[in-house]
Amino acid sequence: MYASAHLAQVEPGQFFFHQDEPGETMYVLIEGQIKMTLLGPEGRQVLIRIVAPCEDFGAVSAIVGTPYPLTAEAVTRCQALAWDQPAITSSVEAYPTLRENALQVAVRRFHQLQARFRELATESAEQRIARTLLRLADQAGRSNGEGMLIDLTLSRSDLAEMTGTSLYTVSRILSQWERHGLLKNGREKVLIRDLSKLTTVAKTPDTSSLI
Amino acid sequence: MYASAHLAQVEPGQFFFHQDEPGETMYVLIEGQIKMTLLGPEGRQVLIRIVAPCEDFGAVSAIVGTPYPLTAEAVTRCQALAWDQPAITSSVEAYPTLRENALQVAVRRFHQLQARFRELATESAEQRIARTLLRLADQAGRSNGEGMLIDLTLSRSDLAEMTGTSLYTVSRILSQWERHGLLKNGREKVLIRDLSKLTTVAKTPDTSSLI
DNA sequence: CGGTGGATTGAGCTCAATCAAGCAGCGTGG
DNA sequence: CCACGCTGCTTGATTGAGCTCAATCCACCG
Repeated sequence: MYASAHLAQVEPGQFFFHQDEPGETMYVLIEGQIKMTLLGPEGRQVLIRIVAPCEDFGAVSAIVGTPYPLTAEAVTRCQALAWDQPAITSSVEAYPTLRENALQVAVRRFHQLQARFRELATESAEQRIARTLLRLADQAGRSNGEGMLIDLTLSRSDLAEMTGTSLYTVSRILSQWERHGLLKNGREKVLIRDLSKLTTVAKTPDTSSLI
Repeated sequence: MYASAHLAQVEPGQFFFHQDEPGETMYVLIEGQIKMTLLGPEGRQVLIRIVAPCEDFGAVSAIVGTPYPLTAEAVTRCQALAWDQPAITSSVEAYPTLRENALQVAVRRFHQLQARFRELATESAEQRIARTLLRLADQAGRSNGEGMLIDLTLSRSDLAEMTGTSLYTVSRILSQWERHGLLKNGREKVLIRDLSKLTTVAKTPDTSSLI
């Protein structure tokens, strides 16, 4: 199976694929970072997912044979293993559990998206940002002496596009949290210092009470 | 296959299943109407989908064998065909295309949800309500002399829960549209009179220009 | 050292939530 | 058949969260 893969290399700002293109290839990221975004006609884009090394992307579309629903843009220089359609079908035939797996993954993503939908519809910007940080920490957190560093290139506007807010709102809220010692900000970096307090914020409708 | 189904009957306000329960049964609605909602801890609920007769629900969960992600509540008195786990597995083994079908359906729903997520994150309340009405018209529209009637029990607060707004906002916007002849409102009813204008509203960021 | 792109912060404004009242259609029971 | 009550709908007034614009600031890189 590995023999049938080839290596895809993509420069920052370039794309693995665009939304609505036929889903012909599935990837596993080896190195770099990818943003998976959704563009609306006219509308601002939305950031659905950040892909870190060792994660797959484009897999569900390629296996099911539907167009890619999202655009995959390289944030940094990227290397990824790529399997094309024939390799996929033969692999899936050889190992039916692969399809089963893809299904499980798809279902999990679906539920996550529903959860985010609910958050967006019912919760405050503060809560959504907190939740997003926690999710990212879970995905790409790296503990060190200072706390839990989110090991991604993560700008304020990335966070804005993930939470359905503006870059300014994100900045304000992060600064406020830094002042209260919940975390430490850097250029395209966030270091969480008090995970439990952040969790509380994520669940608390009224923010002002716990300052 | 039909032999292995049984009939499920549910009274208004009662439930077919609750979210997070194991997905043991799949249904096809014969008569009535169902709301599929997502409840957050603490948060207000969100209406993800309305099920009309002849549509399936709970199918993906039951086939894949994961917990239901949503709660299915009967709006009116409902009758549905129900298949339990053993019947499903044997049917799927006999007709593998069934699984294929379920997958296609799931993928389509996934894309729809992503689209709605983007709308919620980037568009105005007005646009979202317009889009939702169009989607519902597509799902359950019935043309008559007056226009296109959405053939569902559809309260203002249902629309609010679908669009991530408040019942008041929905009421105001629908009234405004009625004043301009786009549609006609009724108690838990909406009749669309000018589909093309509504489509324009759905796509137009600045509403005021086309009054 | 200047330039470039990200981040911060203030001021003003707007959209939509909330609160509060009252209205209207519909079903029920006297 | 009417009165009542229930539930859904409307509408006004007010408020506030978060958007937008604009002006810096800061870190990193050539």
